[in-house]
Amino acid sequence: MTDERPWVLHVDLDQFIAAVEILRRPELAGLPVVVGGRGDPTERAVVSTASYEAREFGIRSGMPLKTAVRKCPDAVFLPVDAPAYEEASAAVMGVLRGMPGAVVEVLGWDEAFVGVTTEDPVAYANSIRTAVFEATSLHCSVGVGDTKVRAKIATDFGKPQGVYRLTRDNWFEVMGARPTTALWGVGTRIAARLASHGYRTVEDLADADEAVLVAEFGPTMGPHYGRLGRGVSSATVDDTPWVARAHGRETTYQTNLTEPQEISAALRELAGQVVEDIRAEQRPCIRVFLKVRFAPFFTVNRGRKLAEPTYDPDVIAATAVALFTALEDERPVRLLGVRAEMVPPEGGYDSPRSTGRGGPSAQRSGTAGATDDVAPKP
DNA sequence: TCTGGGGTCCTAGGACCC
DNA sequence: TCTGGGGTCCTAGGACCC
Repeated sequence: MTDERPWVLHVDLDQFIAAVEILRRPELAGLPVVVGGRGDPTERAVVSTASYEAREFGIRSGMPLKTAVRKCPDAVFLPVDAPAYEEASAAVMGVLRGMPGAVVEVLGWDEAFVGVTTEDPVAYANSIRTAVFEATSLHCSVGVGDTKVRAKIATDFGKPQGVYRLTRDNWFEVMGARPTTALWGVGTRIAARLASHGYRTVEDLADADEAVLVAEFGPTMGPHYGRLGRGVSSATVDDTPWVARAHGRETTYQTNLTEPQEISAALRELAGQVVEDIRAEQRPCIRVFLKVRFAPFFTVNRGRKLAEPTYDPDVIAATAVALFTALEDERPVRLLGVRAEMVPPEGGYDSPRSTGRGGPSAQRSGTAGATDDVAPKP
């Protein structure tokens, strides 16, 4: 007589980027290490990952390197080396796929959902941590949940090098009093709109009037936020390989651009890089998006559908320039980006998949376990 | 303090067709 | 004279995540 049930595990590598750098430069172990941009803290760039030692100085992901160096002048600053992280990531994902009975859904370089049926999910989570460390020398934390949202959030409580279990039984006990921003998919903007209706905590949101949520956020997002408050989401881990919808390139300029000529030259450069990426996918561009960040800090996005699919960088660049011109904005430019939406693959996209995002389509993509059953609140 | 670079998805509203 | 709905395509804009 066993009690085998399906579980969602969320595996997240600890200080992944910094850890990969320290592995190949062991003399950095124990030092404050900051990885970001080109590794020059005098440039316009932000922190990708700070080691735990650097975090003790208050350095966080997303913080400008200039701020980080002020907080810890003695920190070691390293450039981002994407190929190295991709290689380490592939090794980790390979270990996960080799776990008995595991279904693996990759979310990013350093995280994945693992679906497994077991009677002891915490023991299974620990066996993942051991296997990953033995194969790669990288530490990870694992969240154990009965839904994806609960597993994802649980991981934070397990960090570093730990396992944490979050289910319908302890959801409100652990999460109920926390602000709505503690939820995966609720940022400061949504939290402010929720607060305008008096919904400030996870428990407030769980008990929210659905009609109010629908009026505020629409028929899809409104109920989605309500479910999020209860920790309810899909529990189906889907290993269908992710297929990109688009590829883009963007650059922040160390000095702002002002001349139309240098702006079109920059857009041409970005268009050329984008074409390399979409050629590799063998799917031509059907829509061009332009992203502009004007100084001091104001961002706009504009898109335009093309008359026909193309790989021609001149067409893409010309479209981007036309979108820029249509803005009729004379302010200096600090960032430009060009993004190419590609023709969908034969037969369309397999299942609407999202990376780096716990949106409602990720929730909808499976209903197993997506019931509204939650334990009574304490 | 001064805010990267890579993505995805949702909503609203206008245009157009039947 | 006044005025349908439903569907699709497109653009603008907003939000979130790693």
